[in-house]
Parts: sequence; structure tokens; C-alpha cells
Amino acid sequence: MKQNLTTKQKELIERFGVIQEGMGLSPASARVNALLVVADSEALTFDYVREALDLSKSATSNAINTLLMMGQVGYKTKPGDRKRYFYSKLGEWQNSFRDRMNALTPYKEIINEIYENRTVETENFNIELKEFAAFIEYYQEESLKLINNWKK
Amino acid sequence: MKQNLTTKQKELIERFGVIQEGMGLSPASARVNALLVVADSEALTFDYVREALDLSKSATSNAINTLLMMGQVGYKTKPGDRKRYFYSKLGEWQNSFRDRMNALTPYKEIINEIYENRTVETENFNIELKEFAAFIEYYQEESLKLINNWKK
DNA sequence: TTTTTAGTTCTTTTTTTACAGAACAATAAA
DNA sequence: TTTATTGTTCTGTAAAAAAAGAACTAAAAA
Repeated sequence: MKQNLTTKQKELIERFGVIQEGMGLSPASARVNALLVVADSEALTFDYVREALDLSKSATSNAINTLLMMGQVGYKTKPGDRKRYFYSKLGEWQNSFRDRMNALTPYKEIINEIYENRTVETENFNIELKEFAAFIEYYQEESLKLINNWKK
Repeated sequence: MKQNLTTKQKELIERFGVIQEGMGLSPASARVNALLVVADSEALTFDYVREALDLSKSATSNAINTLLMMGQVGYKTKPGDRKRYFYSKLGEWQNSFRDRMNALTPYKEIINEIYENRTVETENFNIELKEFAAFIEYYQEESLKLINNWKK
């Protein structure tokens, strides 16, 4: 019953899916996420997702739960309706952007720790390393400013 | 691992390796890259890498070539010496930073294309999507400014 | 109480990734 | 010419990832 999706929508789901696979999502999660961004409804049921993407129940369940745990997807319910209605949190991109910036900290820290443990023989490289760590920190701060100042 | 690496260096290679696995590198590539950043020499030979990481020749070859193709590693040669001396390009982080920013363009473009194909019914979400694409572009531009204005 | 709904969890199967080991190739050295 | 060096490429395999299918569960409906 993927008849409610246009050819263009299916194409966008595949293309966005591939891009998101490149960002670390499994094929199924990538397509579920894409579907939720592309489809004409605010929120979709489990079975709609399942049928639209032609996935098994287990694949659908696992994909949705992965996205829920990652905070990329949410759901709401309706009174007197047991189904969950899943939606993409892509609209809440400000938060994930902040999270991604903060996630750079361990990377910056290990670069610094490597710098501190390097031989003094390779001065040029060492300076570049230290500069890199300093730039990451600067970049984190400035990026957070960018988003905080972005259109209320 | 071989004896020319200290315990601390081995530990750093593993920790940095794990971080880089999280950034999409295979275990072997991640450790080769980490080794090149941590080790006491400017550049290492194929066999040094092989022995230091206890990898097979094929795993070493494939890992190094992957990193070469990604531009994360380079090599130099010495006159009258057939060996290649591999080094990390992490010191040239400015270029990879620019590349990463430019690589956001396809993501931004598909968000825009999805926006243009969305139903008009979900005005809020549509606005958020469009804002997101606009922010990515702004962010790309400002990030390039950040790096261009960085020290000298 | 039995059945249906809306999923979850367990078991298998399929596919992909990552690597080892051996054979191979190109150049240099003996 | 033969041997050694410096890798690359091919073949096989173990392990991990991804997903299917079936069994299961909790709550609601009949």
C-alpha cells in the first residue's frame, strides 16, 4: 500500500536515505527517517511506515526504536487510540546541532592528550596538532554562538 | 604491538582508534591513522606500521590505501630508497575542515528539495525545514570565515 | 472469556565487512 | 641470472550487521 506516496516522494526518500546512511544510519533507519520527513502527514503509524517501506515488523520496530533512542524521532498518541504516531524531529534541528557540537569535545581532548605525549622532535607537526585542538574549541564556541543568535 | 611504542602510546592509539571508528573508519584504518599521529617519527614505513599494529600485509595495504584515497594520509620517498614513508595529514586540518563544510551542500540541497515537494498542510514543519536549510548555508559560510580568519 | 490490535522479542537467514594468508608483480640488488 | 625487497591482489573465512519471519506479550475490544 505504498500507493499514497508519489514517485517523487519515493525518489526523495531513497536519495535522502542514502545520504543518511552515509551519516551512520542503517538502511532501514535511514529510510524511516526520510519517510517521516517527506510524507504528507505530520505523523505516521507503525503500520503505515511498515507498508510504505515494505519492511518486516521487526525491522520497522528496530529502526523506529533506534531513531527514538537517538532522539531523531518522537511520537504522540491520541486519546482512545492505542497506536503511536511517529514524527521526525528534524524540525528541532537546533538541539541536535548543539549536541553535535558538544560531541566534538572527546575528539578535541584526545588530540590534546596526544599532543602532550608527542616527542619534541617533530616541532612543526606538534604545533599544528595543538592549533587544531585550539581551533576545534574555538569552532565549538563560535558555532554555538551562531545558533544562539539565529533568528529567535 | 612492537616494542618501540610506549604503553601510553599504545593506549592513545587504541582510544583515538575507537573515536575514529565512530567517525566511519574501519578498525585497521582507524589504528593506522592513530599510529601515524602518535608515533615518534615524522613518517613510518609499511612494515613498521604492519608490525606495530600486528596486521597482515593485505590489511595494512588496504588500510593505508583507503586513507591515502581519503586524503587523510600522504607519503614521501627518499632518494635511493624504495620504501614509502607514510605520514598523517591531520596537521593539514584546515583543508579537511573546508572539505567537510563543503560536503554539507548535498545535504542542504536535498532538504531544500524535500521542502519544495512538501504538502502545504504542515506549515510549521515546512517552515522549520526551510529554516534548517537556510541555517546550514549560513553555517557553511560562517564556518569558512572562521577558518579563514584563524591565526595568520 | 476470547479475539484483536499494536507492537516487541527471539531465532534464522542473508549480506556485508574486515581481515588473514598465499600467490603474485615490479623493481632493485647480488 | 637469481634473489630480495616492497608492496598489491586474490581467495577464503570468521564475525558482525541487517533484516525476515514467527512466536510472544500487554492492553483493549468484542
